[in-house]
Amino acid sequence: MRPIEFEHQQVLFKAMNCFWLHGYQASSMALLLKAMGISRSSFYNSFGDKQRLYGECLSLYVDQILTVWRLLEKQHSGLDLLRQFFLLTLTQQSLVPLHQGCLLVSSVSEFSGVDEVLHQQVLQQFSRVKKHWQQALESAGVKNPDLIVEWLLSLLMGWRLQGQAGLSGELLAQQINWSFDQLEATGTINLTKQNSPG
Amino acid sequence: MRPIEFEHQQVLFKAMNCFWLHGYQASSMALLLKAMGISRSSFYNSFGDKQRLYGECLSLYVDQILTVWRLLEKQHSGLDLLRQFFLLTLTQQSLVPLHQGCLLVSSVSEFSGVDEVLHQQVLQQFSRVKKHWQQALESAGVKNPDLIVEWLLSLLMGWRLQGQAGLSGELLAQQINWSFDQLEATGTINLTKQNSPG
DNA sequence: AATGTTATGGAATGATTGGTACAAAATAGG
DNA sequence: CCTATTTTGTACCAATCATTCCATAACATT
Repeated sequence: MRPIEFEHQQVLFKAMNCFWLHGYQASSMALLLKAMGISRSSFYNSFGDKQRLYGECLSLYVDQILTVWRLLEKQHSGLDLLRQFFLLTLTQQSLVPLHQGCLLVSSVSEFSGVDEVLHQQVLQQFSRVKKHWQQALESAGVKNPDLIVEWLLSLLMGWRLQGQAGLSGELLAQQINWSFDQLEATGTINLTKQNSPG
Repeated sequence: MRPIEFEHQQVLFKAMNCFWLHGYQASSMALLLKAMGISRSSFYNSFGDKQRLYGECLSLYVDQILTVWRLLEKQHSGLDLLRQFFLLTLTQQSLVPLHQGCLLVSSVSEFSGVDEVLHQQVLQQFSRVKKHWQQALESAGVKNPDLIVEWLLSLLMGWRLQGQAGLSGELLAQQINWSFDQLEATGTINLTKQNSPG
């Protein structure tokens, strides 16, 4: 009855950071095990294999994103909630260096056409995030939330790539604020509906 | 004096498509050589090694992009030129399937923090494209072209990832047109300057 | 046609890949 | 303290990685 010497979530977190830094393929098992601080057999005993580990990391990654979201939700709402979320995600150095990019974004280009299983899991994790955005957009009275939620996702992906490519947080903040200023200026309806046909 | 049995550019093109489809690491030499249709020694004789080959592919990739750009330049200008370029790049099935993504975008996330040499080459190729965008924005009288050119690059990157993730060309076209409508509505100045200080 | 030069094909290189097998180590229950 | 059970460390596996080497094939020049 020998007990396990490590905590699953804690080791998973270290694995996530390793994948986040180097990508999936570039994270060899040797590198991963060193980062996780456990031995080979402990790993295969507790996590199955590399692919399953990555799936768990994707889920943990979005868990953390949604934790931040829920925190912001207590102080902001509507478009302001989204704006603050984007600013916090893409400009605060306190969290993660921008050049580290985004685990989900990197996964899109790494698995598309290569690993269909992980690709589908990535899409699934994206929709977890989009669901919350959609609610915020609807509560803000945005005209066409279906369009805008995808538009915002496009922007976020692009911004994270820009950050990874070296663009500064200040310039990203400019883009973010400019985008939301535009959105607030033209993207919302005054809630008094006008055309009720029939 | 035995002559080379293949044409450099032609084989390079096939290599580029292989990288484009599978990424850098997932394109093994065996896969590449099969795609290129040449033998191992011919390859190392003519292209140096895998890394140098990729650099050449990046350059060829942007060459093709700029060829399309120059074609569009004959019929469009200013913001319309940019809009048509984005629409052509991201919606026309006649060129390349959307799920193939973008060689440059994939390179950002694949080489950042892994291969600094190729990462720098990617940034260099991006700036080749941005230079032309900047000119178009300036000729359109856009208020802050430095901001907008990075904003457009963010959007393009995001859209290519969205296309790779499965979003349809129609929905991408919606986003593109919506973005440029916004840009034309609020992002340009009427060319009569007002405040000339001193 | 002989020769000199270069490209080619394929075997072999050592390193590294993800994953497995098995014995030793450690501890909970008796 | 002994034993049953589970984790852990390590040696090992075949497969694959990018690259090198060398004999052979194919031409240009003479």
